[in-house]
Amino acid sequence: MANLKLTTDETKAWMGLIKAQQHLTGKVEEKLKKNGLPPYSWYDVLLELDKAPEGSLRLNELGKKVLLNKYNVTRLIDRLEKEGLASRNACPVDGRGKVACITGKGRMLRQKMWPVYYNVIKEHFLSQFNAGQLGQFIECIDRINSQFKN
Amino acid sequence: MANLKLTTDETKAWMGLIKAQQHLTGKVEEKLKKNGLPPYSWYDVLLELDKAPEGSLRLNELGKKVLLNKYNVTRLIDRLEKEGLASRNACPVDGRGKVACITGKGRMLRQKMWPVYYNVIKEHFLSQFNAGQLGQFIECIDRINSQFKN
DNA sequence: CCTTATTAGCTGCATATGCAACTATAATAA
DNA sequence: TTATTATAGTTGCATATGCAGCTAATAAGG
Repeated sequence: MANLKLTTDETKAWMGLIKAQQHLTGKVEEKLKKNGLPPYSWYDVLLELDKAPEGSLRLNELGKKVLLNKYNVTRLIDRLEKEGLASRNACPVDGRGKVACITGKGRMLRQKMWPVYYNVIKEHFLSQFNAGQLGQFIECIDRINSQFKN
Repeated sequence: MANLKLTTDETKAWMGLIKAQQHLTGKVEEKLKKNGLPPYSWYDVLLELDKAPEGSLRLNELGKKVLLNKYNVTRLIDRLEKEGLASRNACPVDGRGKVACITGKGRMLRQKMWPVYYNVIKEHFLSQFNAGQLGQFIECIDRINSQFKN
């Protein structure tokens, strides 16, 4: 139990990060909605499935990748399944497990969402950096994320 | 409609930011919960009220500060009011308006939440930077946030 | 082998959030 | 002034999320 105070810079850095993220994800959700598309969380899992071999992943692995706890993975896959964007199948090697698999329709939806998402990234994030500055930013962010690796 | 591709670095920067934020806010919520304390959103508005002159703010101003839309401000203040952490009063200068005011109990709760929050910031964020690196990070973050000022 | 502990996933209930519609007041325009 | 439009805040209903408890299957320990 020490000082319990942050310097001005420390506060600026932390609050800046929080606010930047709120603004940026807000923009993403706003633009997706405006285009009649589902929320970012759907994109996130569709992308992970799309990238995965066979377009399929165990639910627990999926949860780790998109940082969702198990009951939220269950329910998100419920919704995707209901919309025909993914299917859920028994896992061949583990009797407890389930495997989510992206459908053709799911891959198409992801492709339709991408340009909208891309534009936000470009316009509200990348536009603020030149190549060197981007490198600097990556260094900083990697520093934070290194502690969470695995 | 242009290229629609991100370079490796661009992807690393963007995804890194998203993941960093998810990890960090996840930690904050986790630690608050573990200590039997309310979620971060409560802290956020209690802090804004605490900082404000008279400990009070119009609901719409509060909403802008904490980046919540109006119905969520209404309901968050509902909850704070129910717990005796804030009160809601008519606005003297605008018949439509309401003013939220933090109570003594509210100020005390914020003080109790702060060490928990502080520790996450210190341990999972500041610990990754020295002074120079922190300065660099602020530069980057300010670049992003400058577009959202006001 | 049998017992116990752990893990994967699902579900009921409570709470939180988003959306659209609504009331009341204020600001603007005619 | 009156009519129109915009803003502040609330609410009903639908959806999403968190929590705790549950089943079924695997893993670990005796």
